[in-house]
Amino acid sequence: MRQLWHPELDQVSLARVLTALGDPVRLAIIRTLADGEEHTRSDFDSNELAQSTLSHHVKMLREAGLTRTRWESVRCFLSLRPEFEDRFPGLLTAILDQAADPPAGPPVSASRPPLPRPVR
Amino acid sequence: MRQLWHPELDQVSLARVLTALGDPVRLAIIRTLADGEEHTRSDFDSNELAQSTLSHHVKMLREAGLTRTRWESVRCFLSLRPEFEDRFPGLLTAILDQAADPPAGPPVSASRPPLPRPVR
DNA sequence: CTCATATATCGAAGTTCGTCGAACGACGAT
DNA sequence: ATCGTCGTTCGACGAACTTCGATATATGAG
Repeated sequence: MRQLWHPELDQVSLARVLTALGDPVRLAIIRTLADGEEHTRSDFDSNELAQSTLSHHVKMLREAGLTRTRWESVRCFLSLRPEFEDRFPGLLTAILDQAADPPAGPPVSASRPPLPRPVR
Repeated sequence: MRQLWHPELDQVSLARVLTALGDPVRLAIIRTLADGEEHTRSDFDSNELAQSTLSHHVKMLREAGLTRTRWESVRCFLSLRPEFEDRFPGLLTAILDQAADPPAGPPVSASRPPLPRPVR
């Protein structure tokens, strides 16, 4: 370990970034990092997800150029990559300004794909 | 046909939208629609993709609340949903302002996931 | 009624994603 | 040298995505 791969920001595509952000877990991670501080990886541990799953998500973010992973002896720290803003100006801000979840849907839920089909 | 399902924008999550936009084909469609006009679906036909594949992508966009499909007799017209801007203010603009592709990478390409592995 | 056209939907194949537990690797402490 | 901790990587699995060709559906034209 100690040194993980980070992509050149030049080489990441917009689609890659959007895909990386298109997951609630990863979006939550980015929201936390949005304070600009470094956070220890264990800040993101939860009882919901296995360690390895978290690792997977962190990797997705790193490989999309969004985050930096820094090692300090045994544990690691995550932070946003400052250069990201140069490559995609305003993008992250615009995304983080959005409400992540539907604004409290009706109790049971209403709309959906029309289920298999209405009338055939 | 004639009437296709469109989600309530209230019920669309940010992650869903970002996932929908996290594909080059769909990003290209949205870029075209960004002029605010209606475009016939066949405007998006290409030799690259099968007709049914295009249908699939259009469906993803529609179900993420981004686009509206309107039928007029035999053919259909696509456009951005104006309400989208109310649900996710500024989001689409910020995304479409970005350069989609890496700014002309070096001939052969350079960075990548460290290929299988450097040294094992 | 039948045909042609434009598009959606289905079913299959291959790929990627999200998740887990198990195994591995790096490093500090003992 | 051994152990414990923290985090990554591997292997597996089902779910979801991308793609296709084939089939179904709606509608205008003949």
